[in-house]
Amino acid sequence: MPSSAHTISAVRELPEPADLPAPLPEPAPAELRLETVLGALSDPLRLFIVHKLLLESERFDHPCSWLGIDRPKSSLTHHYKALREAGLIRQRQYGLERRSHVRVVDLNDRFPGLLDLVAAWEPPAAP
Amino acid sequence: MPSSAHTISAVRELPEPADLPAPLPEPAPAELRLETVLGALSDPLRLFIVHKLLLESERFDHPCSWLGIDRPKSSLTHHYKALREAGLIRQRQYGLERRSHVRVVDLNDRFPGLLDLVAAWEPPAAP
DNA sequence: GTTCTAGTACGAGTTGAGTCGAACTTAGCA
DNA sequence: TGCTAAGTTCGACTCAACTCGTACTAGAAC
Repeated sequence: MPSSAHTISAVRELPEPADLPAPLPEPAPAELRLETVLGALSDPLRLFIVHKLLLESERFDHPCSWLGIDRPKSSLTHHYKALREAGLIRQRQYGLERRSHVRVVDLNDRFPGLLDLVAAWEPPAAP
Repeated sequence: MPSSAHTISAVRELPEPADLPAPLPEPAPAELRLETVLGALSDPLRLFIVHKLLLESERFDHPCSWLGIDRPKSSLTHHYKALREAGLIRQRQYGLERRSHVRVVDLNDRFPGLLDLVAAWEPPAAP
């Protein structure tokens, strides 16, 4: 079952197995900047990615292709990199796959309420 | 006294005198889009404007020059217009002055918690 | 009237971001 | 060994946005 929007701000800890691959380079929690995070979320495609990861990830990492976005791979790489460098997602390498999840704990700690807004977001009606 | 960051999300109503000049064109509350609002706030100068208006406005409108930003007038016009068209501020014409205030009620209603993040924002250290 | 002033409008220069194709890298597998 | 698949890297293109100077408009005060 997808996480409810009302529970996301309550997430403060996520126990993780200890034998995961190391995360790709990312900003430390203290380095997160509100203007950078908001800028990363102002792109509709990236907002969609974070929204979907938040609501349907069930605490598992997902590869870039999991979202079913119909864009060239180089475009997706660009947006995932932007999200990771802004501090919104964490990425780990599993063999060929690079899996991502939202940095819920860090973001709730630094910007309480932000992820609730993303979770409550409604994508614009398709044309 | 400036509004506390902890009270901003509680603001749901602001009684206003009935004889104010009409607001300049702005999006209706139902038309506010999260991605647009976040994009407007992702510019450091605009984030600074909204932050300062929030914390020091004391429910009064303020002219563009009030913030003491050292930029050409045409640049300020550009950013105030961007904020108004994104739905973040309301502007009214008082003679020669165009005064602005944050649309606290509308934004709290549509994006609860967002203004608290802006109020809690700390400007980057001056170089 | 004239002058001053707050702010807009317009246009140009520059920069940065999004988009994408093509070539490349690497892990897994037959 | 070679093939396939996931994703990156690079470069080029386009377009939107930021910046700002100049000219302009409109209210206020004299």
